[in-house]
Amino acid sequence: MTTVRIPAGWPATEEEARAVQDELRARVVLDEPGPPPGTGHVTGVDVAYDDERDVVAAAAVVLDAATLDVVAEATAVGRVSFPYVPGLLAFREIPTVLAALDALPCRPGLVVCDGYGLAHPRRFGLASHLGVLTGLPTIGVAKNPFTFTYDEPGTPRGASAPLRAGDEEVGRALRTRENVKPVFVSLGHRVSLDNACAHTLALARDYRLPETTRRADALCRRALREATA
DNA sequence: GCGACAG
DNA sequence: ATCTTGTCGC
Repeated sequence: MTTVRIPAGWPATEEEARAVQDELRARVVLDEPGPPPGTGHVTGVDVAYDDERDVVAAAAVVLDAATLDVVAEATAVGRVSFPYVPGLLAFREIPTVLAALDALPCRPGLVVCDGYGLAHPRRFGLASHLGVLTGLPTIGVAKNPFTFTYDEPGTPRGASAPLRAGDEEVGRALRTRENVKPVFVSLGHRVSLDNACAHTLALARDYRLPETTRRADALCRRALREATA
């Protein structure tokens, strides 16, 4: 477990944070296919909070993409770096997530974020932001449609429907379990949408949510408990 | 102007 | 995100 400080120059206001997003957005790469599903490493990242004690814990869990076995994991704890503001989630999560990724003993491969990438008010969500800062291929898999709209995908596992912001397609509602609420996949950095959905489906072999986010969620909660106890 | 809104 | 037990169902 590593301890994190809030980076110097980290935005202090919503206005500054939005300016950072507008600045970094130009660096997102959307025209690469990304790593082939089912090979190499896939890493889940997630964060848990204790706002009372001003503590945040992040986890990064590396899985073997073929077997979904855990290959490596790391955690980091720090101070809360930003309040929760819809559209500015990344500023709350990123410093600690970066520290957890840095603490990994191996390359993370594709990084799966708990939230959005392109599907964002300024098209620069958590997955986009993390991708630009690390250069790693990233995707976002969210549990809720945020402000976006979608038509209900077909019943079977693997069915999908566009996730839209008005006329613009910003991601996909992807059914990972038959007859169960879909997850919401969007592009992060250096991965195609088809590939992002294929990865998500492969990772959601046993549950609605990808194994990456389930493992990272469990680990960051444990890290928060231990840091807080 | 008001409310809704990833985690 | 977080507060929170048991319980219904495969």
